[in-house]
Formats: sequence, structure tokens, C-alpha cells
Amino acid sequence: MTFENQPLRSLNGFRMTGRDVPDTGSVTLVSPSAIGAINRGRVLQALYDNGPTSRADLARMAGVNRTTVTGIVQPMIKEKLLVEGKAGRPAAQGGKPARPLYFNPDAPMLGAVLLLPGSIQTCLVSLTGEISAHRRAVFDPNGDVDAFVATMKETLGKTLSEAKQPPFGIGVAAGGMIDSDNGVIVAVNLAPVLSGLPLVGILRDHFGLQVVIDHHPRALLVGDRWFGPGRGQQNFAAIYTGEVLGGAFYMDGKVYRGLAGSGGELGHTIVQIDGLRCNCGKRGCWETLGTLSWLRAQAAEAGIDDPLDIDCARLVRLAREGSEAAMDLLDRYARNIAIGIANLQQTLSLNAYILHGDAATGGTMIADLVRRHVEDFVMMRPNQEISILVNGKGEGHTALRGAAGLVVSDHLKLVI
Amino acid sequence: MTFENQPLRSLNGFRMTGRDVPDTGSVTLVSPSAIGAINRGRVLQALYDNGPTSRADLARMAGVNRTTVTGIVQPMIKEKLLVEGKAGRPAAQGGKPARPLYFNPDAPMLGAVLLLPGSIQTCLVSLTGEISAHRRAVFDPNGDVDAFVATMKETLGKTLSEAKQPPFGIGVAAGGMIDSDNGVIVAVNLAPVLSGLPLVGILRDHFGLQVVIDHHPRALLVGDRWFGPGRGQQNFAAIYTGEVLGGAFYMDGKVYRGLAGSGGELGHTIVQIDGLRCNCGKRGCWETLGTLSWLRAQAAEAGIDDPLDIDCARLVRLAREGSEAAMDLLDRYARNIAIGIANLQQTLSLNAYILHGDAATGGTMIADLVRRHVEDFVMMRPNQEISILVNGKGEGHTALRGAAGLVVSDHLKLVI
DNA sequence: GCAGTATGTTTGTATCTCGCACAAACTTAT
DNA sequence: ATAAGTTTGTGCGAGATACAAACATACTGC
Repeated sequence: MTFENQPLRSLNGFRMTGRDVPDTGSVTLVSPSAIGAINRGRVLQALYDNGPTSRADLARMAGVNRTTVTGIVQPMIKEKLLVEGKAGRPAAQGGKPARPLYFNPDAPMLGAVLLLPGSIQTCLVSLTGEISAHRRAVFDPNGDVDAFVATMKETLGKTLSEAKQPPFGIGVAAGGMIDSDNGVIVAVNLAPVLSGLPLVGILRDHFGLQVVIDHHPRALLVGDRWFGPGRGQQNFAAIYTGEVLGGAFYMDGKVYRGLAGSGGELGHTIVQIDGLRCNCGKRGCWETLGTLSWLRAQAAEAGIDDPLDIDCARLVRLAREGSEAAMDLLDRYARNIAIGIANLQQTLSLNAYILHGDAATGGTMIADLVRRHVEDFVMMRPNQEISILVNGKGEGHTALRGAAGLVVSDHLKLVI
Repeated sequence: MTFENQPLRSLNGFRMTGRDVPDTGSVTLVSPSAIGAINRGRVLQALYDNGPTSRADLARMAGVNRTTVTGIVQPMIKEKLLVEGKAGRPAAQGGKPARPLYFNPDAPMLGAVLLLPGSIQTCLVSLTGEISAHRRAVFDPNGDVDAFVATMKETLGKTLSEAKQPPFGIGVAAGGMIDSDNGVIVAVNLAPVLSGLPLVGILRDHFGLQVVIDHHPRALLVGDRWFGPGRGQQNFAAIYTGEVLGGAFYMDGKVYRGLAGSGGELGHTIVQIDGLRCNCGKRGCWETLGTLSWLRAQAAEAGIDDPLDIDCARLVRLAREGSEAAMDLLDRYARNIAIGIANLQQTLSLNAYILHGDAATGGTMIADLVRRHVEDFVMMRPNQEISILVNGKGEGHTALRGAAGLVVSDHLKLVI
């Protein structure tokens, strides 16, 4: 099944909310007809956040009349986007039992792509977060653009062809510098072939589906928000550690993108003026202290076995087995990761941070160490609590679900 | 004239938008009647941002029908909030000349309070930003709460009594840690008498007016946004330097407050791990490098005359007069200020920064130096430009207008 | 079987924007 | 001077939406 020239479908209603909103200089008035799409989006988000929920509960949560919720969900049930579950137990005082609503498992799915230097992963993601039709491919990071595009089209095409019905859209998570507004990959240090590639336009034209692209940490954030530990949260950040350091923020119920999607390049905030030389050419970037390269160099100095193969998971194992050198290094690693989080906390006060990548393999042990150092580094307010969580689902998993979540987020324009 | 038990008036319509919106857990649906208040607010903001504007122009900017704008502004004209200006020149092709709308100079004003350790300033601010009925008073930072409250009531009462009609509300800008959600001063290091004081409740009950409080840098930000160089901008930060360092952000057309108004405590982000000891007890805070204390210590070392009286303005004068030591110190001062701005830029990518306080006294010279260092410290994108502006209006001026702007912002709940 | 209670639906109402038609006011061409 | 063209600002009905009131439904407890 292919989807060339399909009419664009929409998740939250019966009207496309694509690129049709010209930014006319900061003022935009709201029309009564726009209310429908907005409220449909909010109801869907409430369902995501809370799981199966009855109309009456939704109405209570939103502070609106039950009739309003009925009016919103009825067309969605008719469209087979939502299904009514079995009547639950009524309350102790009696009453008609509530019938919970949730997403139809047979509803259209979302296409997801994870694009890292040299590797492509594609899959389908259901509205409830299940992954299927997963495929991998490789490409030459220094090779030919046309060859890359052909590989991409073929791999994604095979994945999409396994869908029973046209997906709602395609989400792409990519490493490197992304201009998400214009759907262009600006530059990828380790894959020059991708630089300047208008991937969104290419895929949209080829598959006839809505396509959204964003950079990798932001996909992790969205994956956390829709399907992971960030579900239902209004303020948190996702932090990626590994060979590089990156991050993305969810603030006041909204993904922060900055101008042209350029916010969140945390790895190159400076935590040590005139410190170690960084790959970016500057000195003292957070990335010089919180990445695997630092960890491995330090492991060698500390005399830990196979220092080039060390990662957070093994370091935690060694520490648990009683190695003092490992414990010491782990603590210093945690401190280095904490410094950037602390600065972010001091700046935005999000209070919740989800670790991905290498640090996440260290589980609750590293999370606890990081939290303690963060609390040392920031000025805490009374009654304030900072939580550090790990999402150890494995990279591809969360990023792909996040890429799918990008499509969902794009449909549900929750902010006017 | 006193205003006890006046009915609360509203700027953007005919319904109070005070504390009546319960946060029912992230979901809130929009009602058609809510649209009215929202759109009224947006039209008012467009008028603020663009100055006197005709209905037709407003409609074009907002992308709506002219009749819609008429429907919105007509009641405001009737209420004497807006006035119709003289008909301007028609377009070259002819046509009926447009009649620009703007705020009525005789509309109610805003009360503003600037509260710093030991000093109170109060004034009235018109909707167009003019200050009048300015008063000052002092209080003992370690004294008695009741004495402080009495002084505050008396000073503010005198200012308010000069208004011809009840103001829309009172805005308070305060140094220290503020819980703007609950209207409480959490703690002020240099004025223990204020700690824990529920000032909003006290003033609201006494004067019968809506009262809003926020911390000092955020008032500067709002002052910039409504009446200063940030007018019409959608993304920028205000940076205050002096004895302390602080900042506040305007992101996507909205003041960022963080949880309970705790965002933006930039002075204590760490730019030098294990660096100089800071007043807060930690090491390497930005505040150890970007404040007057640092500047004065360095001035002494550099052999500059009267090092304890040095400030940015004098340093710039000395540098202009040819002092190499002054020029060198100025550049290092600019670099230290730049480091925190660079980290903020790397994190949020706001691209525009307005300096206040000591640095602002250095004018365009320091602004240029800071900009150059910021550009060295961050990874620039293609076509990206960073601007550093100074608002040299003098502290009280911008902060007081910002305090007034807080009231305006609070009325115009532009985000649903 | 009946009262009590909670859920979900139907019907009519209020609010708001939009498109259309039109008067008013001004410029340009004949 | 007159007519045509253009732009502004204003009534009026249509369409979309949430809300309140009333009602049918389904369960508990006596």
C-alpha cells in the first residue's frame, strides 16, 4: 500500500492544521470555529495523560459540562479514532456505571524515523505507543545525497507498506542541527551528506503524508512526554548523555523550540571558563566533562580495566562490587553531569529531569548521585523537590516513539 | 480619594479574570465567551506594540475581518479606554482616511511600587507609560513588620490619592525571592523584615485594588516589553548587573515565571567549577565574576584611581580617555558578563538581551564588547544575529513602569 | 418495587467571528 | 464639475461552539 496523493488526514478534527497559519506579526485572534480543534486536542491529550477515562471524568478534569465532552468525543468515536470500553464499576453510592474512552487500537498509526550518522531506523507506532514494522538501514555519511534519499525512501516505504491504513503522518528524529520550522537538516558534523537537506519536503512529496522533523533530544523529550516517565508532566527536561550532551525542555505544557528550533544546545554551555578544549573549538563546555570521552580518559587514569570500554552501566556494576576507584569515578561523573542540570535548574526551575543515553544505563544509582550533586549546586527553595529519573528503554525505542509523538504534537496544536 | 472596596475593574473587558481559573490539572477547554476576553487582550497588545493603529490595520495584522475589530474596539471606545484619533492621510490610491485608535490619556492609570531593601518608591503610570505622583520612603530593613506595612500603606496611599479615578491595579517589583503565584515575599537577604510577608493580600485588602507582585528583574523585563526596547519583541531577556546578577525571559510572547515564579535566578548558575566563593555559599557562580564587587577588586589590582568608586560608566570614560588598564579591565568585565548571557543563549536561543543596572551605564561601548564575547562563546547558526541592547533609563524608571506593566500583563491573559 | 445517584443525550440559548452588502470619505481621470 | 475607483467602517444573517436544563438510562440500597 502506498500513500501518494492521499488527502491529508488530521488527528484532532476534520480540518488540516498544517502550514496554513501565516505568522502575521504576533497578533492572532481566535475564532469560534478554532475552538473545536483546540478542545478536541485537549481532550485527546487528557486521554493520553490519564489513560482510559469516562466522559464525566474528562468533563470534571476540564471543568466543563458533560455535554461538551459528549459533543467532542462522539464524532471521534464515529470516526473510529476512539473506542468506548466496557462499563466499569459504578461508585459506591450507585449510579450509572461510566464507560471509559480510549484510543482505538485499530486507528491509523504513525510513521517514525530515527536518523543518526550512518544509520536509518524506521517503524510504525500506534497511538498507544506500540512499535511495529521496525527496519534498519545504513548509509554512507560522506556519500551521495541521491543514494541516501533512495535508501531512505525504500526503507521507510517498506515500513509504511505494512500499515493497514494510511498513517496520520511521519515523524523524523535526527542528530545534528535541525531547522524544524522549515524542515531542513542544517548541518550534521558526522554526516556531511545530510547538511542542508530539505528532508521534510522530500518525504512529504513522496509519501503524501504530513512530515515533521526535530532534533534527537527533542524527540526523546516528546517520547518521554507521550509514552514515558514525562507523561502528564507540565515541566521537565530530557537530557541525553553519551558521546555528546544534549537536552530539550517541556515548559508550561509545551515543547520549547526557540527560534527555528535552535534551543537546548546545552552541551556547549560553558561551565569552566578557559577549561578543557572542546570539539566545538571553545573551552570549558559542559560536553568536555559529561561525556563518555571524559569518562574513558578518567577511567584510564584511575587504572580501571578496559578503560576504553567503560560505560555508566559497567561503572555502576564495578562500584556495586566494591571498587572504590569505580565509586569515586562514578561520583565525579555524576557531579559533572549534575553541573549542567543545576545550571538549567537555576535558569528555568523545571524541577524534573529525565536522563537518556549512557547515564541512563546507570539506573537509579547514578540518578541518585546526580540528584544529590544538583541539590548541592542550586539554591533550593522551601518545599522544593528536584527529581532525576532515567529512561532506560534503549535509545532507538524512546527516540522512535518520540518521533511519532512529534506528529501527534503537531496535530494537537494545544496553544493558540 | 481612596479606593477601599471599589468593585474590581478590568482592562480587557467586562469580567474579572483574577483568581477564578482553577488549575484542574492541565486540561482546560476554551469557551466561546472566553474568546472575547482573549481577543480584546490581543487587540490591546497590538495597540501597545504598534502605537496608534486603525481598525483596518489591526484587522490585517490579526488576519481577521474588519467587522470583528469593530466589534471589539467599539465597546472600549464607549468605555473611554480607547480614543479615536484624527483621520490620517488616505493611501495614495485614495479611499476613506483611516482613524487611528489609541489609549485614552484620561483612562485610569496603574499604581506602581518598587521595593528594594530599605527603600520604597511609588508612582502612577499611565497606559502610555508616563510616570507621575512619584514618591519615596525609607524603612528599616531589620525593623518591625507593622512599621514597614504602615509606611508602605501611607506612601502608596498618597500616590494613589493623586489619581483622578481608581487605577486598574497596583504592580509591585521587589528585590529578593518572590512567590508571585501566592503574592508572598519569600525571603530578602538584605531586608529580613520582608521575609514571608504576604504583601499582595495586605495591599489588596487595604486599597481594594488588584495587586500583582514579581521580582525585580522580571519587572525590568516587563518594563522593556511594554515601554522600552523590548516593545513588540517576542523573545528576549533582561539582564540586571550590579551588586547582584539577575535576569528574566520573554519567550514566545510570554513572560517565563517557572514554578511559583522561581525561574531566572541566573546569578547563581555556575560558570567556573570550584571557582571563587560566592555569597550564596557555592563556588564559581556567575555572580562572582559579573558584579561590581569583582570589578572593584580588579580595579584595585589594576591600579585604577579610586577603585572602590569605579563603575561601568567611569570605566568607559577612562577607557575612552585612553587608559589601557581601564580598557583591559572593561573588556574582561564584558567577557564575564558575556559568559552568562552566552550560556543563556546556548540554552534558549533568544537572540536579544537588554542590559540594566551597572552595565547599562556603560552604553553602547560595553554592549558591543559583550556582544563580541557572546558571539565567541556560542555556536552561531547561519544567518543568526545576536543583539545586546542597553536600557539606560535609570533603575527606578524602568522598574516602576515594569511594575505597572505587570498589572497590564496580568489583565491581558493572552494565553489560553 | 422504589428512591437515590451518577452517566450520557437531547434541546434550546448565548457568545462570538465571518462574509456580504452598503454608506461615507477621499483620489484620480475626463 | 462629474464620474469612477478605492479604502474605511458598519449593519445583518449564517455558522460554530459551549452551556444550562431536562430527560432517559443503569446501577445501588432498602
